[in-house]
Amino acid sequence: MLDISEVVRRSGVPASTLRYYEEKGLILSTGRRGLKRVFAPRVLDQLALIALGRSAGFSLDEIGDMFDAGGEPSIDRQALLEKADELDDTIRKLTAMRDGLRHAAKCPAPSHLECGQFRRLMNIASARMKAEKQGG
Amino acid sequence: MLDISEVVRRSGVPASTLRYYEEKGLILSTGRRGLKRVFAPRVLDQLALIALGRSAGFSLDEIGDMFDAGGEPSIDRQALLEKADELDDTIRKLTAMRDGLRHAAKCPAPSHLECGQFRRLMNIASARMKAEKQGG
DNA sequence: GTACAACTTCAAGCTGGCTTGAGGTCAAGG
DNA sequence: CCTTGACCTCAAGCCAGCTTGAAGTTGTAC
Repeated sequence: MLDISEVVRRSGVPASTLRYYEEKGLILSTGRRGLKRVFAPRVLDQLALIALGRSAGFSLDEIGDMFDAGGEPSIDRQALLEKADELDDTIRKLTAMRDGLRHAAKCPAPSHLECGQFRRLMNIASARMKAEKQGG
Repeated sequence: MLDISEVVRRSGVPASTLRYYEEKGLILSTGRRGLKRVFAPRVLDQLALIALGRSAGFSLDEIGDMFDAGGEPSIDRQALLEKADELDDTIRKLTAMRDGLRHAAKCPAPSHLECGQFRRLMNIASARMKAEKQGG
């Protein structure tokens, strides 16, 4: 059994964040010693899973759904695939952006506005923004 | 010369956002007709560039630095390359994450916690979180 | 000349993911 | 027994990037 400072030390997650996660129902403390929270070692896995989810772009609410009532992970495989597809989209977008940036950096046009490739990127980006307004 | 509703129509950017951008110094209205803002057509290019910057992950402040005092783009090529490198990092991270998610979705282990690859991902993610606390 | 829609300003609110601060409690060590 | 400091709670604050609302002004059409 771990007290909060031990969890902080071993997970790197600040105490304030641990309390916040508990309040949100993402982690559970197994009880109290007096006022003080006591955690099962399992919480370290839960925190690692939360970190994983966060870096994959899941919101805390989505991550909350990845645990069952007992705090054990029960991850909807379909959701993983959907998130993977989302990531594919993002990756494509970022890759195009990166290539565009590299081009712009070495493009000889006097102003970027006169560079065809740069303008194409601009148009893509602003079209995407418009689309997001519409579609959600 | 365009009034604000025309800019909204042609850019897809809401009027509230246009006023916000102007307040932040990202765009300039060329004057007023009475109280009402009047924009030069140039603002449409500026907005497209802002959209581009936003989707490349630049903050509004960073984008502000991409315009000179006259509102013409003057983009630091070095900044573009640095952003491209940042994007490379992000892309690498997201790609690893996507592959991990796909694996997890079809992994036969009874719980994801028992899957070696899944645990590796978890560890990478939580190590990265710890590192971010330290290094910024 | 008057109605009205489209604009304006300014301050405050919202989302997500926390952090911070004031003030209170309590277990362990001396 | 008393101090100390690690913990607690709760409310408020912070960040970015806007949005919303109330209340005021104005160009334009009739």
